[in-house]
Amino acid sequence: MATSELEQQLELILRGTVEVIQLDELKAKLTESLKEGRPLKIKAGFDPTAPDLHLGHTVLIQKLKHFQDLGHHVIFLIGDFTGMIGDPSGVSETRKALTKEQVLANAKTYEQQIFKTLDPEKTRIEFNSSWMSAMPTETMVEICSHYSVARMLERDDFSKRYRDQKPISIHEFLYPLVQGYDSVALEADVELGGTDQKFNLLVGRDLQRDYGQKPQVVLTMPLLEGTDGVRKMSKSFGNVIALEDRPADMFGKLMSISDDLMMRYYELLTVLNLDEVKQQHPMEAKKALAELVVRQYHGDAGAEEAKADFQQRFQKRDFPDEPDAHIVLKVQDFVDPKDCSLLLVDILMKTGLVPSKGEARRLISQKAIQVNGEKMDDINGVLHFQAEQKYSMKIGKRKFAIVELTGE
RNA sequence: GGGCAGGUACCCAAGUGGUCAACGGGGGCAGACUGUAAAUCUGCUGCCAUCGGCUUCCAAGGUUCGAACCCUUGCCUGCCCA
Repeated sequence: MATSELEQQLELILRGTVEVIQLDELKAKLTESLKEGRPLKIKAGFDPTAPDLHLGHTVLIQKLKHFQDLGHHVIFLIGDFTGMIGDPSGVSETRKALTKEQVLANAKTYEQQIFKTLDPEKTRIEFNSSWMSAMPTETMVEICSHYSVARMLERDDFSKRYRDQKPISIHEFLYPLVQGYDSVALEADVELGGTDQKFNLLVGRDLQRDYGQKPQVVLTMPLLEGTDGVRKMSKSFGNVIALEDRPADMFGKLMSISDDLMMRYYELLTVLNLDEVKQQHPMEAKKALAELVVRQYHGDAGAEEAKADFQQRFQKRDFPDEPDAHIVLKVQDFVDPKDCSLLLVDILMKTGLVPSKGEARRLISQKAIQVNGEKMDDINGVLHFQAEQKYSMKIGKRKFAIVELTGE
């Protein structure tokens, strides 16, 4: 009986994982846990430098959820200490050192987001500053003595940057050490991380051993590819689906991924049987996925709305219920009150959906503009407004605006 | 502390006195195609504008009829030697 439960646990735990170090240790820990009725401590760390989570982050959160469902203890570790040091490498100004307030604010949004997946009652949130801030320098130096520069440079991205003559700041060496020490402080049984975290996760094992603990099992998860299907989802690549995206956007972005990528998302973001998914028509499957994901982060209503909106906008190429912009003009807005006409270019600018007039002209000449269903391709085109009439404009394939003129 | 090499549009990267709003690639946007897509093909991709004009090539000065390109100083980055 116990073995079959072990098998069941393993199956869920291993779904989508890239690597387990070591599988034997994991089995041993699970067996022991089952026998003694003692849940394992599952740790996953998050950097609160960026307040907005995206689907890429949720791969780990989903995995935490799996553990939670299996009755284990989940520790959501917020790396506020490392976040407050900031990354001074100067690669970009975006990585400024964060203040305590910012970190706390970010942590708040984190909580809000993760509890859409995890059970708040069963989730322990920790900040690593609670032990790192009070740590005497001596201890820090002591920790550093456990690692050598050569071993640090083994790390792929360090060696790569070193080779490419990209800056590496000293403090970046501290990141893995601090992260590893967190595992010591929490006495973690298992730590989850992306494949890019492998090195850091392994440091945790080494340090735990040095501090007389059983080393944690390391579970690496793939980095979810972004909407381009190639590179990992990351804000700097502009290929993210953010949890804070509006339902319609989220739905649309999910629909725009390739069929291959869809299977990947199914694997990593849901617990559905992949063979069954493959039986479906790809488009139906994709819609189901989009609906499922949007529902998780925006609720039933959001999902329904997003779905309806999508079908209207793209499948029927129809005007959505909620346009992206709705502007109301008054007679006074026109130079000549008797002749309420405006250059198409100017109208586009007024909608705020086009960044510049140059861009507006470009769109017009590329036949991307429709007014009341008619293509307008004259750069100097003029629109005459009639009072109390709505003009629906389609800008490109995904932007819609309504322009109207009030009487008087 | 010394020596050397660099900093070009969203990113990478050509250009090294006028013909440069600046080659090429990526990305983005649009059109065609489609199962929403993806892939593919085509076009566009500083700002304002009818010809044309305006502001750009780390920053500030300077040389010049004229500078992204030359000089000076500063800031930033990498490498080498200490």
